[in-house]
Amino acid sequence: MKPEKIRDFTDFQYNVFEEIKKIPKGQTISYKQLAEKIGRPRAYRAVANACGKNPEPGIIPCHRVVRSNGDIGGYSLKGGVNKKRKLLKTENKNYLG
DNA sequence: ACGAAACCCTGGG
DNA sequence: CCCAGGGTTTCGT
Repeated sequence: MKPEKIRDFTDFQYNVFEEIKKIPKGQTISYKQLAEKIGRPRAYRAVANACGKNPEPGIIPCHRVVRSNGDIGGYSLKGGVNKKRKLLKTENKNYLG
């Protein structure tokens, strides 16, 4: 059956979003790094999904989350990776795009 | 460098 | 209850 939904997202996602929101401006981390932060180093997949769900767009800077290699990865929100690159460039000029 | 498999979570039928 | 997907990651060749 479906898991108990706290709000629009589960406990797992809640932790993910909290960590993402804690990401300092101009700073980017990988999905795996974030997964480790929430205590699920093997849940890098779910982390990416959580961002994809993004229950609160604009509040969750999922664009700050990139691949382990530092690559942009992707972007589910409007604008696509194009918007994501722009945001990363704006926040972190040192970002390699 | 490229290709394929793995692992964890969520949503729909 | 069962199946499939996803913005990744890692190993093997």
